[in-house]
Amino acid sequence: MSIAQLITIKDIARELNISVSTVSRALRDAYDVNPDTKSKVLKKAAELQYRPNYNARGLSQGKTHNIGIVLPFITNYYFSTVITGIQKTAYMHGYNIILFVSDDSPDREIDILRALSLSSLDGILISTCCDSAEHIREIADHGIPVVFFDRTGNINGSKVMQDDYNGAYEATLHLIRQGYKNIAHIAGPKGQRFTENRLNGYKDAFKVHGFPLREEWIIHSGFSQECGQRDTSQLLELSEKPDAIFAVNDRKAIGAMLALKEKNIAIGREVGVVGFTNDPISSLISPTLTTVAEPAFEIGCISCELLLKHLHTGMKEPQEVILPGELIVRESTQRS
Amino acid sequence: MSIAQLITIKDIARELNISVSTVSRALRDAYDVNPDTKSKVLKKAAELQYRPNYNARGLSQGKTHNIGIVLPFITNYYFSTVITGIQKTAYMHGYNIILFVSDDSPDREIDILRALSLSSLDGILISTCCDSAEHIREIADHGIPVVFFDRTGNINGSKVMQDDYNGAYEATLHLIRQGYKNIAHIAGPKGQRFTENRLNGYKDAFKVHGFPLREEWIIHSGFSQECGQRDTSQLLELSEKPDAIFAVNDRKAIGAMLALKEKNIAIGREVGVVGFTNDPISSLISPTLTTVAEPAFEIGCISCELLLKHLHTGMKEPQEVILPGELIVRESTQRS
DNA sequence: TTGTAGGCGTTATCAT
DNA sequence: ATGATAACGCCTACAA
Repeated sequence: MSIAQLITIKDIARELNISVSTVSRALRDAYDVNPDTKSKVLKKAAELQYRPNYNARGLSQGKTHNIGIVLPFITNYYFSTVITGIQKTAYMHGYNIILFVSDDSPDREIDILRALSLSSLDGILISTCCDSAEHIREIADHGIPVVFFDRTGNINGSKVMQDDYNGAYEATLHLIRQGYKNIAHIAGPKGQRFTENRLNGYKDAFKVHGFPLREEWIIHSGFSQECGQRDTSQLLELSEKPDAIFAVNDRKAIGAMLALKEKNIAIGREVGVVGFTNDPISSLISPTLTTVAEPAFEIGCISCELLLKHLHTGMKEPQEVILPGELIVRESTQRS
Repeated sequence: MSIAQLITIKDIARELNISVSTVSRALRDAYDVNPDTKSKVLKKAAELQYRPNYNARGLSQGKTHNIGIVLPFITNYYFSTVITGIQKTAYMHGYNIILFVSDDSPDREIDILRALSLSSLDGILISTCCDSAEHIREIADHGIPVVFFDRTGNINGSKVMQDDYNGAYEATLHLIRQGYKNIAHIAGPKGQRFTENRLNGYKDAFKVHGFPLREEWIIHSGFSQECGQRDTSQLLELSEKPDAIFAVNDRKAIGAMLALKEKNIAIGREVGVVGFTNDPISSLISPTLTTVAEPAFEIGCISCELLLKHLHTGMKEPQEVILPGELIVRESTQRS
């Protein structure tokens, strides 16, 4: 393992016959360095291909310039787009992001956070899959700023999310306006706050328009396409069948569409379908899917910026940011 | 910023009235510690919620337990799945992954690698978007192990990839067997090795079956759906139109399908379409898309394992792993 | 089996 | 404007 030794400020100092502190200052362009010395140092650093050792820097100033991201998955449009936003913002500010995937398992999420080396992370961005937030509070108690995005826990802390309530309200309202009468909702698992918000948006649209709420038209299950398919089949067994389905996300909406296709029910004309997210697939599937677009990229950027604000200003008060979604009307809610 | 001070081994040592080195040894269960002492230390560590400072550990042993991942995007099925595999493997072995997104821009990729703090990364996994690999060699020269996955550069180094050549060969062969005669290929940009491999698989299937190769049936462009759509429209302008299209990836295949639908050409019956990747969308779109499944998750796991092998054994000789794909036949290549 | 001391690369404090 | 020196938290000889 003959390794080209990495260059340190000591090497630069030796070659230039100056002290390491001067080199250090020059490199961080502190105010009190001779411009000449500084340019000499910079030149030598470039020549030697010097790269700062963030480990050492972190050790001495207690900052690592690393941000941890904890989330359930990365293999879907929403999360991968959020991460892209986070990464871009972090990179621009000289921060690295360290990725942790919980696989939507609360146990795993807890494991991850417990094993976390707090000293190697300046802050954490998390979309939690846990009901309880004790493991997160533990971390926050150690003074590590935490910002929640998307799936925000039941804990006092900064949060960035889309406007699930209004999005769901708009989606339901759209179905009502299209003339659908029996509108069902296939929701996510109970306990998730964003699931509740979407459910409430749905319910309130009903109330405002004098529609009777039917508990049998509301089904809670997982987030997968298969769940959506199963839920829909179940709805179609009811004596009073729904003529429209609002799904908690696009995957379930697509599952619903598959179930409808199986029974040769015309999507749109007979049964309307609305999703949530605006996954690219929603404009590719046939019929195209009406959905509520989530500002995934912005959520990533803004969560990261908010975390950096905590980091840089020392701000302790939690802050909440809610970004509006946008209803995108497509074929799956066209009656004719 | 009143912060609950993080616990260090000093704290444990002080509380237990022993030395830090003993604590250090106990924590890393070295061979030469009294079991009693060890259990006492472990207990105290748990009680105090001690978390090791990887920065410090890294500084002193020259290892960081961080692995860098550099890739063009994360917002597609293939890459997000690869990352999931990497993350899982890395996590199992106590490594963190740090994500860098090049946005498919060579300049950005070079920037990223140049700015990289080599001392904060034990190794790098990269899917490069650059033709030249000098910026990568620079890093390898510093003794940082590099493993390429998917888009492997023109550089001597460990590589993990799917069998693009055979996958393309099988895909083309399938089209031939289905009776298509005029098979076009909408390829990726020139210069990318995996694009070349897929092109060669296509060409060789032609040769083996005595099909004449026509340059006008091979179009190079970007990887997006729009490119696929445009390429296909272009193909349909030819005097001798293709009756089948093999696309370099699913996105372009879907673009091709959209272009065909626009012209009311029956997909499958009139013009067959095959993609590459097996993005979940390929089984949801209508008609469903015949494609070559890439072992994305395995590629992630194996690249990471290979990198860890370099890290742990000091192995310097590059190693290449090629994983087979699998042809998945669906509706888009059914003639009847 | 345990403790002491020095060092990893950098920054910060205090002199000069 | 620059230099010496002591941290930062941990590891690892070496000594006891």
